[in-house]
Amino acid sequence: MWNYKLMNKFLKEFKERGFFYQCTDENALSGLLDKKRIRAYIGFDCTAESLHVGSLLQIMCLRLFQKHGHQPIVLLGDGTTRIGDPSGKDKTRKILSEKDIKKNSKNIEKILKKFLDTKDKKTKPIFVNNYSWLKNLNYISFLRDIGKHFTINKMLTFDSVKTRLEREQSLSYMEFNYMILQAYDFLELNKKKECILQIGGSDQWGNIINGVELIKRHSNKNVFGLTTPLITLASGAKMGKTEYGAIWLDKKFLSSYDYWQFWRNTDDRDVIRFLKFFTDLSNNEINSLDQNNINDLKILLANKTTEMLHGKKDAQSAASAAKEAFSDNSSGSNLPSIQIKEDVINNNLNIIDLVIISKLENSKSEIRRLIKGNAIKINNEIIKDDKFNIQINLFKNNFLKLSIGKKRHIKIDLV
RNA sequence: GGAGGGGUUCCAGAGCGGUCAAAUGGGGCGGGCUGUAAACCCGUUGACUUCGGUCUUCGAAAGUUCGAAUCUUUCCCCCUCCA
Repeated sequence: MWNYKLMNKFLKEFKERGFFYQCTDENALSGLLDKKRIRAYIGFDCTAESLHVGSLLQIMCLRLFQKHGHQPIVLLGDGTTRIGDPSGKDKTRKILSEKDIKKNSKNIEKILKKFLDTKDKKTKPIFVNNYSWLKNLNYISFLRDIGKHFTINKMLTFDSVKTRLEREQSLSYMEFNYMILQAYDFLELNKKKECILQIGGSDQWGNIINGVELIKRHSNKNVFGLTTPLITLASGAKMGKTEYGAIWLDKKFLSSYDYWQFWRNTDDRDVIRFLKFFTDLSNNEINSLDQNNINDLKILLANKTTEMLHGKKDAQSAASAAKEAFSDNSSGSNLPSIQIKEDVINNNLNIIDLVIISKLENSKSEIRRLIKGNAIKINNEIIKDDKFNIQINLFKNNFLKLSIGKKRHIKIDLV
């Protein structure tokens, strides 16, 4: 048993905020964290050009780790992305081209830099790319040096492998090797960067343990693994994906307004948990918040998360745009906007075309359906006729507000 | 290598010569209630439309038929059992 009061401050906060799921040896890790500055790493897949909210918990781990004076290592999995992690997947996924992977990892690095402090020399994040050591591996010497530490017997017991085999889904030899490569990453980081801790989602536990054991056998050193729970929403859905697609952490794919909206729409039951996960507010501050005004807390959550990623200015304008958009009679002057040329209007533009131009919808049939369902509004007036013609005089102060349903609004500027 | 079973719309899963743009459930979207929440109720869910219809879809291609998701042939892929 161990004494909570004596626990290392990082670990303590890690637990208080709900990040903790499993650790290979809490006591030893706690002691070590107290004694000196250590380095921990989290690996990120480069399967997409941007990370989405599903990775945010991991990022926040590194942020917290850094806040407590330690130095995070971000491992970009260029090399392993070429293989594909079979964990939690039924099927082999598409293998990306090298060019795409490179582009992805570059962009992912950029995103991570928004969350981590790059100024402090002692704790600034170290970015490494496992392709740099994986690309030159010599098969024979790798097998002799590393492969000998793995038994097939054991590998077959790991969930990622087991479930595939049980379901009789094929698992290629290539994918089967993923866990060895991830373990090897840890070994390399331990050798090159003195990294002694790997953090990851609970689905990574098996892979992490492999690394810990490999280092023990290979270098006779004790290193640690620490996992976070897989967060699901109160509704049971996985975090990160919504009706509109993934919640990307990149403006190119998701505007700061939509990002803000994502948080604003958090389920009541998730709000406090998310404040602890995804904001810098202290645990005490969060616990003393007035939960009767749950909507205010959602706004707080949206403000803080958006600010962290996109900056204060974006957060503020998203907040004021939202405020306007959802008050019944607002003009919508703060909404995200697109531009339209005056002569397009003069050319007999109807409501369906306008919606298409706005990119709020791209199917004319769908737009007709929406009109039938009283879902489309211009300047807060329901449009009932799908042949409704857009007149110049709808543009007050040179813009109009177009709405679909209660949540989708856009400002259309006349130029 | 042998014997069977199967590939259907976002997902699961019915259909097995016309009444099929395809049951049902889930998800999504919209409306109602509300708090931009949850739960619940209703509608909707291939595209285009002059709202009469038109066009494209049931693994791929070819064929039979007045007519095919449904039958035949070939091909591709997945699964089960035997070797």
